[in-house]
Amino acid sequence: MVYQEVECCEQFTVHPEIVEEVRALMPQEELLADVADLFKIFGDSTRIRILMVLFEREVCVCDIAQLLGMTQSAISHQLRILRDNHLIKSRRAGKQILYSLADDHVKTIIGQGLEHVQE
Amino acid sequence: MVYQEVECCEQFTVHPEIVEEVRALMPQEELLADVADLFKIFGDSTRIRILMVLFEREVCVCDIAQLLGMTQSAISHQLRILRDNHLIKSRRAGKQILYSLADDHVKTIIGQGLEHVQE
DNA sequence: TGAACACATGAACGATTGTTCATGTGTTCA
DNA sequence: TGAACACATGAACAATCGTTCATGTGTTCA
Repeated sequence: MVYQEVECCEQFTVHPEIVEEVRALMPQEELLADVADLFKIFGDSTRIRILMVLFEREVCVCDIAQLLGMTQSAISHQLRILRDNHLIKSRRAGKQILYSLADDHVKTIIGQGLEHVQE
Repeated sequence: MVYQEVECCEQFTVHPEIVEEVRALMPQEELLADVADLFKIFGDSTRIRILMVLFEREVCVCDIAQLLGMTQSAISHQLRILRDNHLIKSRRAGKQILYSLADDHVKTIIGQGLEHVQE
């Protein structure tokens, strides 16, 4: 494999064998970018709070806004992001649209985060 | 518990009993903010890539820069963030400083993220 | 001791992000 | 059918974030 032409430290002092060894074990760049993008979604307290609400039950946009003390517009924008990334799903019920978690993976990931924080 | 004075939808059309029910079940605001902050750290591809390197072995700053094709300064700044949040630790070895993962919790969280993305 | 090296850090700049404001879409019901 | 309601969305603005550049700190070794 070819070394990238980057000036960081002097080429002769870095550890080429270690670099090569780790490079062979690393996952694809694109996969790691996807993981980062996933975590980026969870990296906002508004979105986390929305997900925690949906963790408890299926609710309408209005109720989320009421629960979080935020405007309906702000909530809608965030719901769109969560929906585009397949973390939540929605269904219409009359004039209202009810949101819920897409699958249990979301619960697992947030659960891990909560566990790490609570020590 | 007192309702927050927020105009979102008309007060009489929202579901007060649902709001109250969910509110009682929700974790503390501060805890959720901490979780969001944790995920925010993982929400950057440079940091994820650094963590994946450290996932494989303990390495010096230079080698990380070489592996990621980035400047030493950029890596150092990110290492500081990871270190401040107790996700990695460091030890000096002569002129070099070797970094490694702080604990296995980090592996678990990234593992969950990878699993979710790879479907 | 001082030159060379590995790494850290502060300031600055461009890019991204979350909220607000105004307005648009789709549904209900009198 | 049209008014009222629930929700979505585009533009804009402030705030946050990641990288670069320049420079500072700490260690080694001749």
